[in-house]
Amino acid sequence: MNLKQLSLKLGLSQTTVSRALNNYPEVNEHTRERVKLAALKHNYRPNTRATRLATGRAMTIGHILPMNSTETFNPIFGEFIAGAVQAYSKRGYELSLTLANEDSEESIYRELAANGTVDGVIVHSPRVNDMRIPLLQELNIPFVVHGRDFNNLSDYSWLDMNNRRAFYQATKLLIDLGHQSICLVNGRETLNFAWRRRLGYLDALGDEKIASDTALMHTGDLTESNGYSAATKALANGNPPTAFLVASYVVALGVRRAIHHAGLEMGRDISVIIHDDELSYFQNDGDIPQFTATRLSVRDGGELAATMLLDIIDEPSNAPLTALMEAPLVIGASTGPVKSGTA
Amino acid sequence: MNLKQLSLKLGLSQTTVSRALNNYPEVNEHTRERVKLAALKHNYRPNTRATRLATGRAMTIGHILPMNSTETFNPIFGEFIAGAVQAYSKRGYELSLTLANEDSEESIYRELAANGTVDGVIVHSPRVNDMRIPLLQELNIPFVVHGRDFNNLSDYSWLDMNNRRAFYQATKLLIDLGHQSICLVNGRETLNFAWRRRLGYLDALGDEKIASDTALMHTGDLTESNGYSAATKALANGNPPTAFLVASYVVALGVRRAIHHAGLEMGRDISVIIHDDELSYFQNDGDIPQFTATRLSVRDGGELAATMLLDIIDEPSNAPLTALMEAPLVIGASTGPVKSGTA
DNA sequence: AAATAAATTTAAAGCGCTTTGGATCGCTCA
DNA sequence: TGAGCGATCCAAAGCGCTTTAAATTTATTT
Repeated sequence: MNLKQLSLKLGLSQTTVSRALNNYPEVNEHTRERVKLAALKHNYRPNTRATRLATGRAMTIGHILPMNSTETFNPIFGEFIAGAVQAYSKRGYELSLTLANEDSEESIYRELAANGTVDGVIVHSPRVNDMRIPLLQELNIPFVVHGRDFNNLSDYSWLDMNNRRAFYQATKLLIDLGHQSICLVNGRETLNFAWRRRLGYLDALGDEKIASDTALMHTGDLTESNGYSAATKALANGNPPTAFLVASYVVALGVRRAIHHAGLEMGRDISVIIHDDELSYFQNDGDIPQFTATRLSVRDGGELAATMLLDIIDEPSNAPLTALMEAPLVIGASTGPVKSGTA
Repeated sequence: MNLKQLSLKLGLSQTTVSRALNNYPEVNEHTRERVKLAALKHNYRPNTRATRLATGRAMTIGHILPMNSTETFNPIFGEFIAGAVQAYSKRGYELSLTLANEDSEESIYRELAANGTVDGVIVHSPRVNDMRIPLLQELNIPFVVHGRDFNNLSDYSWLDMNNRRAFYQATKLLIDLGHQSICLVNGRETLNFAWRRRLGYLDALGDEKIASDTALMHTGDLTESNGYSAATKALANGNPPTAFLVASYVVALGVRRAIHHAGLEMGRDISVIIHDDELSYFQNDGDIPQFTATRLSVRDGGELAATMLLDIIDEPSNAPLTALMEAPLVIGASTGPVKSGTA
């Protein structure tokens, strides 16, 4: 059943039927009801492809996940997307997913711009000096960055957490607990979020006049095995750290494994603070969370970023839109005073 | 630049230009080259929305993730999708992602069928007596199930692993190592895969005349905390199990946590076998994998299932297509003979 | 009751492609 | 020399909607 058939059946023009269904004001309320009833009865659904051509809108948002050789599908992407898709479906949009390695990236965006498959995109994992931001500006595609590029001073829309402050506060807590040798197990610092986190860490050390030590700063993909090898290496040192500050839950699992391997007990012999994105299958809550953590739901972040993007698409003058979220520090079982013997 | 403008610039008809670009035979090779060059030069990209309306194909595959109240975004979905999207992009398709709770599910599929936004769908996590399979058959939408519904005897396309055999073999190994009390930490048994895994487990126990014990069979969502609480409960028993058979890496992390909590050492005091989907951020390989595991890449599964679906869409007479994959049992550090003191 | 304004409906023109059904043109062959 | 035939190319219809511009009907005003 298409519009033509439906309007024929109703003895009305396609115009009126279309308007009735789309709630245009210039149609008699009585007629509108009649049309809506008939549409329901005959299970009429406007053909999406036709609507999209006629309106010139794709009703689709693109998520292009950057895939380098090492990393494939980060669980954080998954959770962010799950949040975003919720916002989209509420407003009749779809989510189109693409993977891109750095080589293909530019051409993918140019293609998107030219063929009009999406009305906007989310930029994931902005790198330092990320070319995607100027590119999207040039192509004039609405976009929201999940994170920021601090080297880009232009106006663009983003949603980010205050990475620097979160890691500042976490480091501060560890220092307050007496820790002087704190190992940072960070993400790749070509990514802005990781770079900012290190700044926060260094800020806190600086405030307390603790010298930083490059041997205590690890960087790598957000995998369990990276956490394991970084922590193993750190603990093998003659003068091992008494605390770890870890980029994510997944990485912390590897750190914890290394700690156990070394015969140590987390929270007693050694302290750990993580950043917790609140992945749904890794709940770090309850009476006493396993991990002391700076905590912020990346799922909520996805939903909000998506909403921002749709708001921009609906009303371009809304841009740029920005949102900075704070990640509160929540005390769990993984931290304690240095060298203490408390259970 | 659209087709009309390009053809005007070339002094050719839209027909010829379209045919030249789409490699139709009835166009002179010389003309074709001229057209392709001009298209390149003017950066012409056919408007996707128009192409889709004209051809009647959406060039999009739908993935509708079932979301119940407890579970949100399973990491296995993410990895499967990452595999699938690779197959799609190779063949010019897009992936459209939707979430659906069980209530909205039917209407979502009916909507998809009527408005033609997708050319086919992947069915994730088939339940026992899953209504989606007959529904999609009725709606005549091409689909491939990731898994099977053993209660559905009709012909449909699926890609599955041999869950029963994998868990049979894993259980068998544990029994051979002397374990008699093996705790199964399973997924929800309303899902076929979990149900089949229990059958495999029971088969092996039965073969060895070991009585099964419902107290040793846990079931729940694939989360870390479920693994933790199931294992904690099992270990608190007066006569605790000497081995665990665990549905996934994520769940096993919780099991491992509980084991450590109980002051035990995995692989020495207690054995663990997992099913390993080879999530990219949880590598369970190396010289000696952490976990003994039945192993199968869900990412590869996604790529294959997607390819199967596209093959069906291209040539409907190909259906039904099926693929059964075996998950080899790979020995890691988490298993050992029962009650032994070997390091 | 005529004139004017407001409410409602419609015909037809797109949106930018693909594809059907002819044209056109040079060549071959009887 | 002219019918017949590939090889090329093109005009126009169509995909199923939205939207513009105009027509028609109904209500309001004087």
